[in-house]
Amino acid sequence: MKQFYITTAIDYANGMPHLGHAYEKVLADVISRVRRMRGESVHFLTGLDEHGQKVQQSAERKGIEPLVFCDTMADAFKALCVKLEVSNDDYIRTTEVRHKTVVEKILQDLYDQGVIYKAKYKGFYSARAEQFLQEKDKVEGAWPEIYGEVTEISEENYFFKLSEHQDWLIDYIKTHEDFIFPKFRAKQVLEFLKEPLNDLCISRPKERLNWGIELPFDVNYVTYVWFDALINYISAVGYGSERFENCWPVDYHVIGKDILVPAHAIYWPIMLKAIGVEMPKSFVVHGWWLAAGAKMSKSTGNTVEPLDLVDTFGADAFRYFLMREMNVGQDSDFSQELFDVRYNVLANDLGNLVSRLLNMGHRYCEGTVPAMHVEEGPEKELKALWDATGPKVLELYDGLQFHTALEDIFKFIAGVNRYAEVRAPWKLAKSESAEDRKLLETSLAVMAEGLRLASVLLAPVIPSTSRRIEVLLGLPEVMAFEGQLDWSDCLKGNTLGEKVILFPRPELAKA
RNA sequence: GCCAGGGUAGCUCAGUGGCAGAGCAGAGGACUCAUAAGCCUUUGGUCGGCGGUUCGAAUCCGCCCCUUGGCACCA
Repeated sequence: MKQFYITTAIDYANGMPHLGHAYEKVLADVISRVRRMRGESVHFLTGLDEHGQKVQQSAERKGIEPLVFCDTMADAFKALCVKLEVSNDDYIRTTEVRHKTVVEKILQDLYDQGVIYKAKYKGFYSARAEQFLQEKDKVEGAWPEIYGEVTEISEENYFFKLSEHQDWLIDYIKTHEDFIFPKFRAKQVLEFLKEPLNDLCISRPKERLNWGIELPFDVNYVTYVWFDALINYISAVGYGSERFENCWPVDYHVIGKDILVPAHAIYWPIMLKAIGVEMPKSFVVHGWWLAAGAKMSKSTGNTVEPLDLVDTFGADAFRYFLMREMNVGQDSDFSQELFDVRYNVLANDLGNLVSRLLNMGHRYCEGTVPAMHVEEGPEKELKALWDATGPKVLELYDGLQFHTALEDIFKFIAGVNRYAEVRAPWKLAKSESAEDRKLLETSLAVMAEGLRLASVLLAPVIPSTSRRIEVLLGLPEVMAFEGQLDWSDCLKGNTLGEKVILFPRPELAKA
């Protein structure tokens, strides 16, 4: 059976991990976890793009070999995955043999087909910046000082034929509505395709760049960027072998909006078409985090490094914030204040509810989940809220609407808190009557069940916390939604765990 | 300039033809199991502007304004 295959873009090894990297991984991870809980076999890939001029330069500045430099970067990015509880099944580095052999094979095949050809490329080159410049780099018609002397040079390079695929690609995008999410991004691609495509330069002479994969048909060149980086999506899953059929076509390429056009929506489909491989099913194009008020916080010395929040508040709180705050595809603001608001919800609504239940469970029921004896108005009302919440959240998850899904889950959690106020078990506990005793037991059982259900739904977003709640409720690990989202009395007789604070106040968290 | 996103309560945003919504912030209250948490009540909006379609428009159409981003062999 084909696996659900999902990728992130591979990160560029030149810079250290930041919020954007973290978000993309968490987003892909949450999607992966939803699929796994839906019973699918998932293959989740992320990785590192290690070739190129900037990496070469960074290594030179440090006086080390490029690969040694990349090793340290790979360690840093892998550590980020671990820190964020990202459940990737594989990690591809473009310096690995398994990747290079595929890149070389594809280049050679396309060269043999005549789809890659050699031609002269003419352009303005800045020796100081070591790069070709474009017209748009000009300021008021002149090259800015930072480029130093700019000369028009011509250079022989290899090109990949794009233009003959233009009509086909336009048609494909128009007829495959799910190809690009959100849909408005497809319009931008089509807009881009209104202009004729130029062929893509895919090589650099070794005098200018030697940290790359050598062209199999010309030792004087290395391949450049796209024919290296994009191919990771198929090299990592064994392109050319039987294993490949198990994963491809990829279900989701999760990428940032900056690399949709032209790389992923144009170059990549055409490359795949040229080598006779099926199209990806869908691109998930996310927006950016905007550091609102960044200047202000810098000047006041209160700069927040987003990833530090993971150390202070934990991976789950961080993941919850990312998923709750951002509408996938749109941009979002990031600030400490916004984070604090979301954290308070976790602590006050969810964490505190756990505290209430555990405390009363131990105090009134000897640490055991009692039976539900009655089902009256308050119970029916909460159950009805659950019946509306569960299926809706799954639907929202499937539609990548994580922000609204979380909103709905927390409306349900608020419903459980409201239920507790209505039944007020702490009052019932003072009564001697047998009826009140039954109500007391029912109310705690209902609260426990509400927590169980919420925790199952939350598992893809805050996996550790969900697991902790399950343990506190005396449950084995929940691996799937199937059979776990029905209101039941399955907790009856379970032993409750010792009281614990799931989301401590920040000042306590630091202590 | 062209293209796209956004413009709804003090803040962050849901809401695609049927009485303007949520959370947070603000105000008041009852309670006490709980992380000074939770619960109840409540203040607060010309839905960017103008025109049009419609019995009815935040929603559909046109024009305009503000804002963010993109505009190719750049990673």
